This record gives sequence, C-alpha cells and structure tokens, in this order.
Amino acid sequence: MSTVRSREPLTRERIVNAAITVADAEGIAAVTMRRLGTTLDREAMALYYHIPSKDALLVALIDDLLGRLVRESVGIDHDDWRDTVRARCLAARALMLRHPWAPGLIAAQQETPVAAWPVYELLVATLTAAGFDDDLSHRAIHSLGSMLFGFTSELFQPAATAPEPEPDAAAMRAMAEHMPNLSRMAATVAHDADGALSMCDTQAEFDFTLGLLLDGLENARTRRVTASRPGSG
Amino acid sequence: MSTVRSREPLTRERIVNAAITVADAEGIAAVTMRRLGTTLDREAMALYYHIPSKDALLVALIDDLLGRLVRESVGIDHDDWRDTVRARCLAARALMLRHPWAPGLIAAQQETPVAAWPVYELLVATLTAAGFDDDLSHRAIHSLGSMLFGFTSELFQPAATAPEPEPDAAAMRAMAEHMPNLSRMAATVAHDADGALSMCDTQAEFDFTLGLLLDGLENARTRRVTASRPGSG
DNA sequence: ACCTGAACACCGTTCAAGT
DNA sequence: ACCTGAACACCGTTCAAGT
Repeated sequence: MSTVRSREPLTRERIVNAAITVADAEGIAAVTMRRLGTTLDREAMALYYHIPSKDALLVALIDDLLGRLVRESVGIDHDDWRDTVRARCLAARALMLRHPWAPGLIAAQQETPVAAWPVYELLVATLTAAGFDDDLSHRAIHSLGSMLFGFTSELFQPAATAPEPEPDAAAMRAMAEHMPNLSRMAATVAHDADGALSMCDTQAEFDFTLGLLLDGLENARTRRVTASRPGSG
Repeated sequence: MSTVRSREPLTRERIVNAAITVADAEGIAAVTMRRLGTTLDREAMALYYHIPSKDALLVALIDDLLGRLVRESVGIDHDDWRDTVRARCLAARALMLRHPWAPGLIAAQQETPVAAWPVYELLVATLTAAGFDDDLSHRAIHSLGSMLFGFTSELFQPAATAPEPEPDAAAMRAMAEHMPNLSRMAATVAHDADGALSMCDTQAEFDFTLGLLLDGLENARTRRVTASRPGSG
C-alpha cells in the first residue's frame, strides 16, 4: 500500500488524489479537512501548509477532472462535427458517472472554473472548422451548455439502488386522479421499454437531447451559409 | 413590523417564509437554524418542534417555490403548444431570477422533489393535447429538463456585478495564444452585441436553446404523425 | 520546510426540563 | 402545546510553537 511512502512530505497533488478517492467512495460530504488529515496520516491543520482553504481544494478537484476531460477530448475528431461533439459529450458523461459528486460540485461554482475554458476552446475550434461563424459558435456554447460537462438530463437521479417503498393502492389512485397524463405516460412508456435498461434510460435521453441540439445547430448553420450566398434570398 | 405578532406560536409556514427572506437577502448559506431562530425571536432548538430537520426545511423551500410556479403555469395556455411551453419556461426563469439560491438547491436534491411532479404533469397534458404520443412526451420531459425549472444555460454566472480584476496585457496574450478560437469569438461577439445587454445576454441564450429544443420536438412529432399515416412510408 | 496543539467561532441535533 | 438550557459531536481556520 501507499503507507510505505506516506510519511513523505504532503503535496498538493497527494491531497487532491486523497480527496477524490474519499469523494468517490463516500460522497463529497465525507471530504472534510479532518477526514483528509487522518487519510493522509496527518493532522487536519497540516493541509493548510499546502492548500489555502477547503474551497480552493474543491476547485482543485474540478480542475483535475476537467483537465483529464480535455486531454481525452483533444484526441476525439471525426469528419462530421456532430460526431466529434457528440463523442466528447459522451466522454464527459462517462467521466462524470465515475465521479458522481463532480456535476454538483461544478454546478455549485458561480464563477466559471478556469479548467472549463479549454473545454470551450476545443468546441469553438471544432465548430469554426465546420463552418460556424462566431455568433453561432457562441450560441452553441450556451446551448450545449452542461452537456459538454456531462450532465443536465440527470437533474434528479432515479433513486439509484435505494429500495423505494412500494406505493400503496391509495397513493396510486391519488396519483392517477391528480396527474392523469403523467400516470398514463408512465404506464405506456414502461410497457414499451422492454429493450431499454429502465423506463428512464438516461443514456438514451442524453443522446436524444444531444441530437435535438446538434441537428438544430446544424440547421442554423446551413441556413446562414445559404443566406449569405448572393442571390439565394 | 411583524414584531407585533411575532410572539404568536411559530408555524411551519412562518419558518419557511423567514428562510426564504434570509436566503433572498444573504444567500442560502446564511440560512442556519440559529440564524432563523434569532430572526423569529426564538432559540434555534424551537424550530425542531415544527420541522423535523434542516434538510426537510430546505425541501419545504423548494416545494413552496415550485408550488407558486405551478399555480402560475396552469394559467398559461396558447394555441401553439410551443408558445405555451415557452411561456411557462420563461415564467420559471423569472421566478428563479428572483430567488437565485433556488436552482442550486433544486439541483442538489437527488430525488425528484414531490413539487416537481405537477410541473411535469402540466407539460405532458399540454403535449398530449398537441398530439404527442407518450413516448415523445417522455423524451420531451427529459430534453426540456431543467428549462422547465428555469435554469440550465446559466451554469456559471457571468461574475454578476463583481468588479473583475482587469486582465493585464500578458494574460491576454497568453489567452490569445492558448485559446485562439475563444479569443477571436469573444472579440467578434462583443463587437456585434451593441443592442444586447452584454456579450452573454442569458435571456437571449435561454430563448435560443429553448427554440432549438421546441422546434426539434415539433419536427419529431410531425415525423411521427406522418409516419403513422398509411401509405406515407 | 513541514507539521502539531490549542483554541476560536461556528454548525445541526437531542433531550430533559421548564411554562 | 410550545419553548429553552445544556450538552454532544461535529465543522473550517488561525497561529504560535515545535522539529
């Protein structure tokens, strides 16, 4: 184990890695200065020699993660820009699924984390090469928004593995009465979804939304190119 | 002031209102049990007689807000389903702008807050009346996702009113070098944006994304209706 | 250079006790 | 029924002091 070298001086990097390990295993709430201290075989106060504050540490976690995302994304490049963007968004999603605390942490920042800029840069480069003008690229950045970072559709997790208390008959009747459309839809879709992993197969939802946005943007691009050709208006 | 009746017994409602007032004025972090206690002229522990826990209180804030949203939304109904959904999303956005702590709080829940279901029900009712089948309604719920609740595009606030330290020449050169596309785009768009409130006029971005999604869904609907007519395949 | 002990000002929450 | 005092087990952080 890493105990062998654990009495080496702490580094920012070791602290970040420890924090990610703890967050992955027990959730972001378990990442406290005291907890990291014991994990690293140090008193909590020792961390402050290497890191200015807990908030700074959390930003460092984001930077680490998005850094990895960018290094993955630069290698993704297909003929159709939509394939490129789609693949990068899916890579982001896969990364976030391995670190479920990350989306919430990223969303909690109110300033853009510096590590997010290279993600945008990569996107604009791809769009520009595909014939987007700057205005449409700008809109695209906003539209694709959180899909670039691998979240959005999954605002609310479907209770994960938690054993939901099964709804009694009275609750179901109340639901059917007050929310007839939702009830019917749930029944229909659940019935149709034999092939999917669950009624809400978030991977499929992610793909669908991404498709709407990508196709919409492609249409906007085509329209502009056509409009700017003389004699086509 | 409300001091006159403030020695009346506390109620859940009064606590929720106090919490919203504090959150609006000083941010959600200022909402602590002790703070609410002093605001309500009680000890913090008194709150536990009316509310099981702080987490439950935060859920109550969400329920209060989304309840208001639903009551507003039921009154919104236009001929074109897109106008209806757009107007409801904009109402949600306007509400969230008045309570900036709400999106983060909602996003932090990992189970769907009960108050969210009526929002979905209303949407599915509208879509069904417009000719959506249940599967497409289900997809629409996911696609429109957070737009229904008034956020998404605004993952990162544009630093609000905070006086950004103006970037020195070296920083700008570094930016131009490492992120050429982003730099150029920023320059172009800023130049074009004389009419808008700022380079990132989030209202406009919100509208644009919403338009992409609505038009994409309308296309999907039309395609299905056409496909299900005999002799059209 | 790197870390610790003691201390400060906070948290949410429980529970017996008061009126 | 409604509230308080005292207490518990936590937080992040500072700073003088140790090696």
